[in-house]
Amino acid sequence: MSDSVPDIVIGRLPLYLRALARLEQDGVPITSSHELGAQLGISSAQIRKDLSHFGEFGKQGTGYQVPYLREQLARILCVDRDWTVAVIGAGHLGRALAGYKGFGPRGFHVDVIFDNDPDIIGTQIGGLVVKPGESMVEELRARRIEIAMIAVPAAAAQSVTDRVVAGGVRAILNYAPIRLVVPDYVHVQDIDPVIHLQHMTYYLRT
Amino acid sequence: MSDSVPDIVIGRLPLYLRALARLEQDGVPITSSHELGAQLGISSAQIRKDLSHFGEFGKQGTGYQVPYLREQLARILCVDRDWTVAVIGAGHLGRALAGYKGFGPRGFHVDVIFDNDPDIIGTQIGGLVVKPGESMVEELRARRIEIAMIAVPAAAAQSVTDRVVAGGVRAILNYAPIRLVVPDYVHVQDIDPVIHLQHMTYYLRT
DNA sequence: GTCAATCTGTGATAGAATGCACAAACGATT
DNA sequence: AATCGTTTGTGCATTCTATCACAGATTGAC
Repeated sequence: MSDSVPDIVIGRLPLYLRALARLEQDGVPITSSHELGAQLGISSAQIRKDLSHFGEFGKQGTGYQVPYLREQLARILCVDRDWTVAVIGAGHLGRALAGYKGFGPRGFHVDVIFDNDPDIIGTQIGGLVVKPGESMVEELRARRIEIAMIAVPAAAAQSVTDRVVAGGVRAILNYAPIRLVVPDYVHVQDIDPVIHLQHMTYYLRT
Repeated sequence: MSDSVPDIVIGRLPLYLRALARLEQDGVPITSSHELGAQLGISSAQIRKDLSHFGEFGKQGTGYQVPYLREQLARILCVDRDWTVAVIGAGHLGRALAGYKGFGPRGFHVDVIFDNDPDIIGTQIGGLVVKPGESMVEELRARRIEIAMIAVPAAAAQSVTDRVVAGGVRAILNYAPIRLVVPDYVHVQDIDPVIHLQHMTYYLRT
């Protein structure tokens, strides 16, 4: 076990965690790799093999205790604690992110939001006062921000990224439609809905 | 060429298209698989092989004509035309999607938005009047909507999906944190920022 | 015209991910 | 205690993916 687990496996763990949280909420005490797989559209063998990278969590003949496996996955993914998040950019997207109710319950707390527009700086968004971009590095450090969500235009994204990294952030959720250049120790995940749309339109031919 | 191209290859084409659009805007007339790869963090060989599934678009010794390759990729992905989109759910997320300026220029036009809340129905969002959920199937058909973006709570997502499919939609961008069950001919792409965040937190273990 | 430098497209190869299938283990039932 | 149905964890085979490396084509310099 635990000998540099493939990134593609890590990417599936949050899906397992989400399904388990759902089962737990529904009061299901025990599940199986088959049930999980059916719910996620993933083969049961794959789920068992993925989990085996980290240990043995089930019982033969029975399956998995839902709360126990959820706890273990949360521990593995390091989401058995809270994380501090900054939103960069207070346009439509930034405001939606700052106001999104789905982050808090899953342990991600938006503590601060930045923008460069003088008309927006100082206004309130979801209980947060918009801070000026110039104060970003100090603010990020002072508040011990660990994750940044970048919601600025493509043209500004790289320079904003450089400052976010200077502020000590090591994980970036990037909504800008460009590839960000970051040091090796910084992780980036990209979200661009248009990319997903174009992926689907390929199959809509005819 | 064209003998059932792997889906993973299709998924990269929008990235190539995005990079080419950027180069074209910057007035770069010619590029190479090396330059594209450097910009995207993908090996040049991979780009050449991906493109080779669809034909020969470059010239040896020279590279690729940016406008020509962009056109060809747009044609392959079927984004050399416009698409009609519906947003389902007029909460924070639905409103952000309906107001997002990044869809139109890339050929995706939000024509209608639905919600079930009587207080929201009839209000205006980004120039659109919110329609009631009951009228969904007829409205989707009447407007020939091709793509739906689902931005409703998890509990409502599956029943909404069933109606969207009944309305003739064959592609769904799903923001709800559950796996949607759809007929084979319907395509689904999921977006859940929390999944991406949890993917990164794994690596933030110190 | 010749040569060096460059770049594409692709066959071959190495590598990674997935699915299969079974031994071992467990609980329920008789 | 014996049996049956179920489920895990895993070695193995298969399939899928990515990379290597080179022939052939093109350009530009001299």
